[in-house]
Amino acid sequence: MQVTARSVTSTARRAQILDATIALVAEEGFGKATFARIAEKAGLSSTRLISYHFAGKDDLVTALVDHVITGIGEHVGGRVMAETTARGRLRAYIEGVVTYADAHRAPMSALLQVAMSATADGGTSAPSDTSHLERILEDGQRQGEMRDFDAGVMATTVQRAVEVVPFRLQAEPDLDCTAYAAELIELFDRATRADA
Amino acid sequence: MQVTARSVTSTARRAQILDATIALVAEEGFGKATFARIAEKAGLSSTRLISYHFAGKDDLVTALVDHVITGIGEHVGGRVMAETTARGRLRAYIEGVVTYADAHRAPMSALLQVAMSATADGGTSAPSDTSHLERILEDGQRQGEMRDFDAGVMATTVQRAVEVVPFRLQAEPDLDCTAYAAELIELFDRATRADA
Amino acid sequence: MQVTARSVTSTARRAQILDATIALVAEEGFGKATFARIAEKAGLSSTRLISYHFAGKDDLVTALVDHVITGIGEHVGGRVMAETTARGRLRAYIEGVVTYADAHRAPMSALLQVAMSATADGGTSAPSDTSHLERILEDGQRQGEMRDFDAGVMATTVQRAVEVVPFRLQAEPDLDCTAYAAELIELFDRATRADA
Amino acid sequence: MQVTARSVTSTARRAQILDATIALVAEEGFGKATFARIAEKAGLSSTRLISYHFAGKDDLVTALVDHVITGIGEHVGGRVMAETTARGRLRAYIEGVVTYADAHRAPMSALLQVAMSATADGGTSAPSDTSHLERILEDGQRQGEMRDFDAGVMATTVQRAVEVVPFRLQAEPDLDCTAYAAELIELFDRATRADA
DNA sequence: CATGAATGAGCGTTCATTCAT
DNA sequence: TATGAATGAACGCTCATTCAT
Repeated sequence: MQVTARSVTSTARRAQILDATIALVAEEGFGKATFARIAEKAGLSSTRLISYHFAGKDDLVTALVDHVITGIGEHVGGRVMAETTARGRLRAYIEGVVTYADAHRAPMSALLQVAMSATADGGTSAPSDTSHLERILEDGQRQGEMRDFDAGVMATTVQRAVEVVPFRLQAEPDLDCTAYAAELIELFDRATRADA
Repeated sequence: MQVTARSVTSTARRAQILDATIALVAEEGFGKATFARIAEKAGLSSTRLISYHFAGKDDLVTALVDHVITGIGEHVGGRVMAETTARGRLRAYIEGVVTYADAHRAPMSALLQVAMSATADGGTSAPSDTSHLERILEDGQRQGEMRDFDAGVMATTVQRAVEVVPFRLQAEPDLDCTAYAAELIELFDRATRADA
Repeated sequence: MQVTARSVTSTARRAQILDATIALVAEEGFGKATFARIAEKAGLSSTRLISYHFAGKDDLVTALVDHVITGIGEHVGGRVMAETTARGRLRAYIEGVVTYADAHRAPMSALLQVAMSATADGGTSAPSDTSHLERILEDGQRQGEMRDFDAGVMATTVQRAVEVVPFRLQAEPDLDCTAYAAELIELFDRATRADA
Repeated sequence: MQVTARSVTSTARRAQILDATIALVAEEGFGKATFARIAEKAGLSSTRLISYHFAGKDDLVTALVDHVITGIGEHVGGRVMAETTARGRLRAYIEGVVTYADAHRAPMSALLQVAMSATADGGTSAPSDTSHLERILEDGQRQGEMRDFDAGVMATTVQRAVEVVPFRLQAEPDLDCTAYAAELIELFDRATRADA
């Protein structure tokens, strides 16, 4: 069992700062997420409070990413594992990520903007981890449910397809995500399933 | 018809600055593309020359985007129009963009990094224009070559699928783009074609 | 007579903080000796404990200086007083300080770095107290053991000569301090003694 | 022949900034020599001008050290070389440095404060270069003018003796440097000369 | 006696841009 | 057409210190 080394107050302050950062990044982009603006958004007296609770900007960003990814994992992981077939798992993954993006717009948007900015700054492309998706697809191929394709290419394409949803939601807040997910599910089912 | 008032010297200088910017963004990311670094890369004595030839950073970025998109359009447009069927045009589009990304890595990488940074800074998502793809897909549906799907979702998914190639090339410079294109072509042909 | 109101626990804590500060200054310089680093070195949970036991940074530094100077005084004072001639006392002083610097490297180094930083920050030169040395030299002149020279200049020069040892020890940890002291003793004996 | 790569204006501005820095360090210590204060002292509109003309604080400090050391070298070097004996050269060196410290108080004081602060910050002792002094002393020993002593110890002691003058001048602006130099000359002549 | 939390001022540095030739 | 010089705002971060418990 894990024992938290952080006090209650500290945890609350960190959450407050994290929430403000997520909201800010989602609304105005990562480029505008300076300590000054975060402090303002969170209602802090000075930026010093951020430096106090996080080792630096990198630490804050890392915490943000961890926080959001944990949330997604909890939402999507269960749904995927509840399925017994590879085609079912792929369907559950797509539906899970899209509905999460719909229900938690700010965190999802923030996560992707942070990932993009990391790519832009360092020059090193930091694409999303697709190993879990590849495993599902390779399982499907082994079980004969899915045809023979390059699992890496397919996984990347699926991931890119679901990751675009937050950006479309920003432009079209009333986007029907249920329908969007259904379209993607049909698309990738046809693209992956074994010939009859 | 509009005649540009730009002299030969000016045009050459603009091209020199643009090329340096493209190379810099492709190599080190948009975040590192400051006027100082661009001037250094282009061998200019001071950043003043950039401000002189471009109205500002926005203007420089806009010029970069226009320049690269024009190049892509020339490469891809012809190939697409040479095809007579919608399925053929979709295939030509995918193959065209992927081979362009392979043959012109720096401009393509720069373009996408700029697009990403614009999204990150302004908060306004600026997704790629997919209207041309949508038109191809809707044609295919009208002609009965393609099944009934949401053309917007499909177009976005195709576009996202091809746009990832520059990032994968950065991580894997020896990536087999011909095979990658073939995988995507098969993927989206299955996803879009009408049932037999 | 003044009785200190400090408890045993408080005294121990002060010593712990002082020792950590001395070690830190000796190893990394006064500039790196921030409250945060001292707390880390001493194994304290927060910097608050330092502020609690010392009125402020000035007080901490003053305590450090007093502590080290007392130690030197105990080491050197006895040796000097054991001598009966001025020449003997000068010899004992030089040997005492140099051997102390050799045996107690951290405190001696810390003391001098603190003195230097005080000079650098305030602009007020705070040279070491040389009145004890001057008294020895003037005694020697009165007794005819030493020639006629400016006792202030000579005292300052002796003091500067012995104070450099900690810095040379930092660069050359294997420096032969016994030989170094012998060289200085011969040097200043020749410089001060009365002509035969 | 050396061609200066710096423009007249730039050289003048650098000198202006350097002079202000020297004065500031001499008067208030290196710790107070922030960009803000230097800009104020030099009458600059913003600290940005300092960053513009110097690559950073390190560069500014390096330029200061080079500038002052060059000045000392010009003053002392000629006097030393004009002497033909080792004893004469040692005398000229001591007299040269002390009179320079008297005539150019601010630069000399600034130089030493900078050296001290470098020691304090990095923990690495950066003692003055004494190789030139050692060479004079070893020459004297070879020629039989000087007795057998450790040239390194003697050189360090001489250097420390002359370097203290700026600090004493700060406490005692009316100090008689001519007399001070004469005392040191007699002191080190006795300490070094061969027995009759 | 001890401590986590909070604070505002200040640091060097970077930025795109404008001024004056 | 070109250029060196200059600019002020903003950046993340560190500092010794104080508050409340």
